[in-house]
Amino acid sequence: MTLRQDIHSSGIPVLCLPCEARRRGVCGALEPDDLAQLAKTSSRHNIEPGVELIGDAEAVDCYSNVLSGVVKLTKSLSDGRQQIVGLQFAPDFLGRPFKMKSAINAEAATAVSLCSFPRAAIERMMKQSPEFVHRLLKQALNELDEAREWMVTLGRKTAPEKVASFLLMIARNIDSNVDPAAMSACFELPMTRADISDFLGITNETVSRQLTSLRMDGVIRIENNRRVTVDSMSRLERRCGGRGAIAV
Amino acid sequence: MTLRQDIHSSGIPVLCLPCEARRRGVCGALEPDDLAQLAKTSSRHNIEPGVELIGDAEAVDCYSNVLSGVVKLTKSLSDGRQQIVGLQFAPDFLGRPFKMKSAINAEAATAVSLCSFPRAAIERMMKQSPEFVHRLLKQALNELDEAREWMVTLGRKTAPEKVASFLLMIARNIDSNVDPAAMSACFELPMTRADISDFLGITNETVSRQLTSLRMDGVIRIENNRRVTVDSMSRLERRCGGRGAIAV
DNA sequence: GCTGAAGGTTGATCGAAATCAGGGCTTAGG
DNA sequence: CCTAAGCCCTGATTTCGATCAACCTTCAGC
Repeated sequence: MTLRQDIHSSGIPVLCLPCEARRRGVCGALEPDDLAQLAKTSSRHNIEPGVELIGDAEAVDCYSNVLSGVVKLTKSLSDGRQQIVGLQFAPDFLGRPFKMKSAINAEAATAVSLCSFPRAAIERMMKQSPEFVHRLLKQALNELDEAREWMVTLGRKTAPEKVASFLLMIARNIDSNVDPAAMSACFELPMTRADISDFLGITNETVSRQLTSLRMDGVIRIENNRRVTVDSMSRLERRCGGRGAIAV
Repeated sequence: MTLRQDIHSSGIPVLCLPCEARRRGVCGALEPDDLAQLAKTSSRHNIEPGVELIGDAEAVDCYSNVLSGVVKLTKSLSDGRQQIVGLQFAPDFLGRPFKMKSAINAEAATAVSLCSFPRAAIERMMKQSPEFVHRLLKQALNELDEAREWMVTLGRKTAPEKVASFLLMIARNIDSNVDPAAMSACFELPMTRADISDFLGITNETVSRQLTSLRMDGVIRIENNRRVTVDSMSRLERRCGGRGAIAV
């Protein structure tokens, strides 16, 4: 059992060594012992685009770290109208503590890889590691900030501003050739026009028209319907409506 | 010092005895000793409607329990467009851990009474009481659920549905003559038409028209512009669009 | 009393985005 | 090869809610 030996000698499970969740995600809160304990219960999954996660047999009663790809969280009205209420990128933590049935659906927007844990293992960890709960709180508050940011977009921005804001958000979240304050960016849209419209509360026709408009004006270039190049981020930012929120 | 004696004999500070925050809010997580320690740093404030809380001198660097009234959380775009991104009722906890400057403004929508704590006291309590952090996490997740619920309303509901949904939300949150599954309800609107429009992402004219429409159809009655009576909650619910979200 | 401001309602008009409809491109499968 | 299904784009038309405007009520201050 040289593997086990290695695990114990390094203190950190080998699987976790290169993991983003350990560096920037919730696992970063754990001591090597706790991490080892949690890692024993973990399992990796690769999910195809379009597959439901919550409600799906293999993922029920699980919490997961998103290791790569994009997961969309959606809510629906009974007549079929749908709204995407969140996007999770690596190394976000997926799952809703304290609640058996969340009224939210999760679906892989792109190909996604997950590191999943049984519900019980996470709940045990919440009991034994205050630092872990602390980290969950931080993530929840970040998601809350993001949700509120999008409420402004949904409620008060025009269609052109919504689409520009969406592109900006994606550029900043997805691994792309962007250093934070870069001039330009190039990335793959993680979702279809229909998904984008469900995210922005508009129709896919309108998304299409606004993308065309941005392309015509030279703000972006699009290849293969998915690959977007932004030459000047500041030009894109100027299309997002009032420059962010104003703190008092 | 009979007062101090009383405090120590009961274990719970007298001020906290009748407090909703101790029963249902974050203080409910605290042991008597911790509660006493926190209570020593607390101060009560009564705030007039329309007063800014965050950014206001007396409230800066504070966390507060909302004891009564309604606080609105808003975000603004630089051109003046505004969106209300949350409403806090008693006994919600007000304040943003881990962040000095939140890009959110808080304002008393009605007369509000607060129980405020210095930032340092709350942060100390977060270090020494895991149960307290646990409770903060629960509240954050509840707020996240509410925010996402409203994203559906903002993005996918029509103006009539938005107004009906708003009334339903208020009826369920404000102390009113409503038992949870009551047939009817009667309550005071905690905000102006302009505020409601900022909450729903529509104009105040549209809010006014929809309220009139609901009144004409006999779904609600309105006195003094503020006092609303709903005779049949189920009729109101039917006006809210698709009946809530569908879990998988 | 008068005056002005703030909040609310209502009507007329306009415009942004939804809806309806058609067509192109790519991909999978027979 | 052809066909069908997805996904995307674009044009024509319609519609919902914004905008513009007028007016009412209440209330505070002179």
